Amino acid sequence: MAEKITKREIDYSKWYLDIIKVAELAEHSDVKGCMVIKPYGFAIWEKIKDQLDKMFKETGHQNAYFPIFVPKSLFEAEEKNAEGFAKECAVVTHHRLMNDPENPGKLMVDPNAKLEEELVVRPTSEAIIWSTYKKWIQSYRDLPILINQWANVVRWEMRTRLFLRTAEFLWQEGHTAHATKAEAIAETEQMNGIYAKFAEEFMAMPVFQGLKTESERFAGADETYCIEAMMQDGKALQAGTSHFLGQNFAKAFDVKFADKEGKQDYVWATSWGVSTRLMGALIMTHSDDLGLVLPPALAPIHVAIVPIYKGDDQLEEIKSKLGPIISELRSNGVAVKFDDDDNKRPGWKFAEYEAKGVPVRLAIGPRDLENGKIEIARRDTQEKNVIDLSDCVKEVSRLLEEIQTNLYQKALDFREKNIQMIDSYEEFKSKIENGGFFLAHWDGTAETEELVKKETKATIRCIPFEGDKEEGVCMVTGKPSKQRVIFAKAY
RNA sequence: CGGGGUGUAGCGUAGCCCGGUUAUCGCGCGUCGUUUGGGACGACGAGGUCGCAGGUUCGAAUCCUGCCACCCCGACCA
Repeated sequence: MAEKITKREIDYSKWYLDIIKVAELAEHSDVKGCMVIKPYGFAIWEKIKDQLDKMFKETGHQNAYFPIFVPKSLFEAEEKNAEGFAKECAVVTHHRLMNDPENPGKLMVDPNAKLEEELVVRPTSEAIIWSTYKKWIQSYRDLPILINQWANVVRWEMRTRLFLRTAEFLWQEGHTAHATKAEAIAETEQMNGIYAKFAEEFMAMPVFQGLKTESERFAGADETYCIEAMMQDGKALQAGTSHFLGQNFAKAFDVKFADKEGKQDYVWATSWGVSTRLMGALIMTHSDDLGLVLPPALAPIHVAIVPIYKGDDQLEEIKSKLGPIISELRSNGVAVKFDDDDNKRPGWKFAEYEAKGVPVRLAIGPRDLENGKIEIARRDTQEKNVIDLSDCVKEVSRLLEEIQTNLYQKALDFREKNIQMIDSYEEFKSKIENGGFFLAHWDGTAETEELVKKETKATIRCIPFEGDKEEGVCMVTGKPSKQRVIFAKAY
């Protein structure tokens, strides 16, 4: 074993970092809290991005791009938003460096190049976008505006973890403008639904959809919708959010429109985003102690083919046998990697593709050639079979589908096993230590929420849409509650 | 921001307490050969401002001072 992976049960956090390392997804950069996303990791992100982008476009959105810098005066316009993000903003104050007269060969900030107005490196783009929308919107005929951007943002976090929370991260942020409240709410819900669909169908990751409580809400939003997923250690990960922003930004940036009657009104807004954090979710949902496990829908390589041969003659024979099969697979949309790198031996390749989570592996050597067979192995269950070469294409397609379904089912079963209804706060306090989701009644107050957080470190992940809406009494205060909410410790 | 840790070749490390030839070992890298069904082996070879800056000393990776960077734990976290 060239590279060891710490077992999950020994140190989950170390395991997570080891997976990222052995699968070559990312590494720490020389900048605190920032990461380098390596080609294989980025290939997965591109798959995520391409699929989401398609889904956004199918629902009428267009991509655009807004600047990374936000003048401070714009940034502070929406008070709550500004306040919420102020503590973690990188700020540009100068625009030039100069040679340091005291230290030859060194540079210093040119004191004469101080900016008149500081520029905030966007932690999110509502401000710059709404200041732009003001110019674009005069009439109801200009609405709705349905725009998304793929961008990087910076949040100067105290404590970072690869993919889950980095100082700079990649994401998409949708920013829409509507004539009516109902339409904006429908948009918010639609996009949260798209996130849920993407999580479940492509990431094979079950999620709960719901609303955030007021204290967990996005700064500047009237309502925050979210998808919440359970990781293998029983902790919750907020995987995506969709915000109904009301008229807060329209008021802050004075964006009004004339309706059909010629009456002026403020525009209704939404914003919604998912980030490279999804990579973390993907890793922690499916991977095992051997490495990454990827759902076929997002795997950059679906099938790795490892030829086993002595000498060029055998390799040529394998190539000519597999040529048509590879072409057929590819024309079926299967991403095939035929690995005839002579510098690596088969055993090395097996381990490598396992670590990288490639869903299906084919191996073929002289023994198989003689019998017209090929070995097929699936990553999720580690099963290996020898099948007829003629069944190969069919079997690969079948397996890819089965793996996708199986991964989802496995994750769903895990979640079911680790979620429970609970009515006693005492019981909750002891059980929450081991992770898992808890459906409990809550009196709806921020005070109770805060108390639970203080005493157990668990938070209300969301007020879920699904499930019974039976009334009850708060597990902490005994006051009335309209429905159960999800408590969990979160990333 | 508090606590802890680390910094020596691309990576991981030994040496540091107790200063002294040419800075240790493994992986990786290069050449050649043998290999190839679960992370091959041999031979030869290349690769170092010992984080940075001062200081002490005949002599510093090692001792002292200052600085920087990153990691881990905590607080914080839409």
